Amino acid sequence: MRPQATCRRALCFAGAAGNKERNMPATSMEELVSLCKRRGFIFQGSEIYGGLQGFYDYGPLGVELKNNIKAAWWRANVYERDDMEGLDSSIIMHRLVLRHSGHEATFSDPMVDNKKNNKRYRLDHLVKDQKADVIAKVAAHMGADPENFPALVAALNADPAKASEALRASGVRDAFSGEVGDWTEPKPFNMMFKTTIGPVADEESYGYLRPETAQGIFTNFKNVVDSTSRRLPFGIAQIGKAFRNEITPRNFIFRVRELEQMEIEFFCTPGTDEDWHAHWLEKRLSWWEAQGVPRSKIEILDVPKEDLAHYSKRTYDLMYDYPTLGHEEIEGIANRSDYDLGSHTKSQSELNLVASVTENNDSIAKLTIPHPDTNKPVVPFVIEPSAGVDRALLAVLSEAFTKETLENGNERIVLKFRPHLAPIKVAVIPLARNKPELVELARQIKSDLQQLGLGRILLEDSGNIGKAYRRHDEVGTPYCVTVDFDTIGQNEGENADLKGTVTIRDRDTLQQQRVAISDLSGWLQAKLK
RNA sequence: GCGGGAGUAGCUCAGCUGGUAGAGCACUACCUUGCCAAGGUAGAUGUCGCGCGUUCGAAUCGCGUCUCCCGCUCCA
Repeated sequence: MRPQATCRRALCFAGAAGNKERNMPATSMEELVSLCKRRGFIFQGSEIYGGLQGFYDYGPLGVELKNNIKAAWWRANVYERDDMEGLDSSIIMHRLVLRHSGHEATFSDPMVDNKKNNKRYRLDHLVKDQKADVIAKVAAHMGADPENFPALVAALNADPAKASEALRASGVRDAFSGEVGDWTEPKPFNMMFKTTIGPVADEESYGYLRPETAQGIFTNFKNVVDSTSRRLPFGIAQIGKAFRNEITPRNFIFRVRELEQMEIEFFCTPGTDEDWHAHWLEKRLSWWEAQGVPRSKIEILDVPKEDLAHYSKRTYDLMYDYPTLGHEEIEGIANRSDYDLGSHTKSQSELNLVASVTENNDSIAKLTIPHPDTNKPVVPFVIEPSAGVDRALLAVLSEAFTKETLENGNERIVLKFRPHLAPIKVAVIPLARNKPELVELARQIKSDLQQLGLGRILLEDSGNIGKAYRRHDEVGTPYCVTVDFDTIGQNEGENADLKGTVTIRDRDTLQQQRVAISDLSGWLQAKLK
């Protein structure tokens, strides 16, 4: 049995749980991983040198699927709205960006191990879960106020050796065993990738690979406002790579160290943030639906206060029910209040910030925009719908994966992608490979269809017709166009009127119909929109 | 990081107590007036994850390491 959902508190189930008729979903991750490798969707990173944990490469079909998902997102969130701008900011960022964003502090949580049972805990979580008298002892040992927990954590984090003594001297218990633990010295785990900039690696010449694309949006807030004359409310969208040094990358492309994000930072007037938060929740759910990830399989988690990230006022996590993983986060929609722009702006004290930010004497920009009512400068609130491309791809793949038993008893694997996401749109197949007339005409049709800009069109002239159909089922090609002897008018008599027509075979229904070559472009354009 | 399992052809796997690697499918070429993994003929394919050790000899035994899966832990 697989582990059940890790959900803590479900706000609601969006939509009725209409269980769609399905022969069989992917039951194991291995099955998906195997298909992905066999057909060229996803490969292990650095594979020929033994692989590298938490890194994956997208193959010929994977890159198409990924590009299609990103294009669908961009279309829905940038082109089809009037209040959005796009951005593509750099991956390596100034260390001060990640310092003032709060990541430098919160991305390096010290961890301690209990040598008795080899359990590992975050130091602050471990101390927080102790009884009051134990916390008091720890605080006394550290010379900190037991009532001020953040200060206590700061003291513990600052001095690992002393923290270690405090844990031992205070009888800190292991939450799992309930016994007093034999604690190691806290070890920092840096979750951000650091890199040196320039040829000389010295103390100060380093930067970070961004752990989220969002920071590039915040640091360009003023540039975008100044260059586009945007007023509130408006948003900035960005798709790009982000890097997190996860302790335990797991579950194929679900938790990886190099990931791609599709992020929106939507800037609005303080006080309107809750309405916009609801707006984006709705928008995002309907987008997922359009990608073939139904609402009935997404649980909306209203993240409990104590689990919120350091920047968040309130967050909805969209928990998709992965057939292979149970409910896991596919997108987070956070209300980041004025935390980010407030953290990165100069003159913080003049701006009536709501969020508690740390002092910033480094920024040279005031990140304000005129209030729509008063025209006075204001730091806007931010709603952030942030989705992982890799997780989206895994969800789309999971939903599309179908194993069917045909009427003749044979089994087939089909990826029932929505047509706009399918890596290959159309396969053009000559019925026999050794008839140059068929192959030539198929090649010509392929070339003509390619000009339509629908995406990838493939000339499929290997194997036999049955194998070609099955192969394209397995990669989710919605339509196969077959050129046969009727097409080239080599069947005398009864089928003479079929000259100039081809068959189109539907991936899901297996039905075929004849369409004139002259009508083919229009027919496919209508279906693949 | 801990515990358990696994890694052999593109895929799924067999390979006993050590004797130098196999099957099915897939693949490639040719043939087939052929429509749902069809039929015929021929063919290619492996550092047995990697390294070290034991041994006359290692896919097989031991140690280390990398990767994947499961369970903990972690996932700001």
